[in-house]
Amino acid sequence: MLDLRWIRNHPEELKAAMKRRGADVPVDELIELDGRWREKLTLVERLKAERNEASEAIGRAKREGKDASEAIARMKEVAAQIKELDQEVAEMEARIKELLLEIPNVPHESVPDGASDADNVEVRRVGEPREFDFEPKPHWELGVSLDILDFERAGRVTGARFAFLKGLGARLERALIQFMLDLHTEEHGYTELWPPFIANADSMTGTGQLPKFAQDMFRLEGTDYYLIPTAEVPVTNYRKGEILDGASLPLYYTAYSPCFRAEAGAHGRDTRGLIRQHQFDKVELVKLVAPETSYDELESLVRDAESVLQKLGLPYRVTLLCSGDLTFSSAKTYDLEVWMPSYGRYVEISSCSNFEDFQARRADIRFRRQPGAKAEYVHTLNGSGLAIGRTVAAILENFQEADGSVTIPPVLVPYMGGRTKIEPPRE
RNA sequence: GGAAGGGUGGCCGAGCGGACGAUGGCAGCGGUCUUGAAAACCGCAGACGGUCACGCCGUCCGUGGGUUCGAAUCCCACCCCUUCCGCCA
Repeated sequence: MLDLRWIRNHPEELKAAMKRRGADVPVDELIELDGRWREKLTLVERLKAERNEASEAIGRAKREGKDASEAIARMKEVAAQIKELDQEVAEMEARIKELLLEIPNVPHESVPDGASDADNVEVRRVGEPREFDFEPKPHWELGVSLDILDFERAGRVTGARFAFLKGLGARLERALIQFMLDLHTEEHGYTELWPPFIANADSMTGTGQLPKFAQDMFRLEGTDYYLIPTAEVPVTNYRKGEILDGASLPLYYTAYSPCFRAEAGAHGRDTRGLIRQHQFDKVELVKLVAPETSYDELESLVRDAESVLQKLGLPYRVTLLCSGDLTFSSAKTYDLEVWMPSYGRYVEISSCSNFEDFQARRADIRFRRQPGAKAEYVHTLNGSGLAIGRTVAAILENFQEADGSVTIPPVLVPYMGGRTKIEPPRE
């Protein structure tokens, strides 16, 4: 959510920003409504001041045993007027809030112009995609032949876009979760949280999934609870409604969670394999920081996520998203893309964003620089560190051998009970 | 699921129709004292919004309604927390 006062004073800047995003936002309606709201507000407030004064006089008169029935009768009318105006003001405020909640964040000045992912800017490449001297298999074929992935039975048990992991496949998933959490907590200074995997509508609004993206989530029938689409939701909202001690910043949190996404509108895309599932695992990184540090914190967040790929030995690149490809809440986003042989290209495996005060204003997370200082909104950031399912896919594909086996990256060997390879079952 | 109790400012905790934005304590800020600090004492201090205004006004005592000239205080509904019972991993 943007600051209404900023919008009031910078309507043209807002329009330009929305144009950069390709977002259609009723700025003029908002400005006009804001003007009428303030007029009406001033009016009711004047009446309320009158009422307060009169009520005090009535109280005084009664204590002195005087008759106040005339004033009471007059105030009864004022009260009726106030009630009516209050309702009008409340309706206007609700509409303003509604509009504000649907306006996306303003892209940072360092974000390049562009309409779609085709305009994203590659920042750097790390590692070389391997040259295979045999025909590499896609992970969905490898996984099935290794008997560690089972899409068919998952289709029967649940439906499309679900998978069973089996044997060393399940073990690999678990190993990756453990490895990433250990890395971020022990080497990067993040505090581990194990969050609720269900969050309420207020939290979903706090991070920006609601009100606009309800159709992307699974809602629990008859409740305002949703399966989380990412640990970003519970972890960012962890400090919701608080005024933090400035000395405690920056706060770094990491959390594992399964993620649930309805994938509405993705029919036909990435239908095979682990790339686009309704349920996947992810280790998430979240930061709450002082505003002036947030862009430095974004760079170090990207490095923390990258280090996972480096330690695993997976080739990847970093891209800077253009204005038209930014998600709703983000002011600036870097994507990490891992090399996926079956796709013959780099595939997103992490998205690292600075939301500035956009989420903090929605979730009401503030801090004081000094005791007694004015409360200010923190800046929030988050990034995947990493998406586990896609990491499994990348490991299977990039580290496959001609005999159909897969070599386990050395850093994972201790987490795999000392195993160095996943081999095809006999016969 | 049943019963009881409770949600008040950064924290703890009083208040239970009018003088309450709210006693008191802790933490905070300024000062007196002190070589310095501590202690003691004095004073200042909430959040949000409106307005050109460090002034003025309004709102805020879990949330939403209601009663009243006037609600933290009374009524209704809901949410959350605690304890006990039941059930369960």
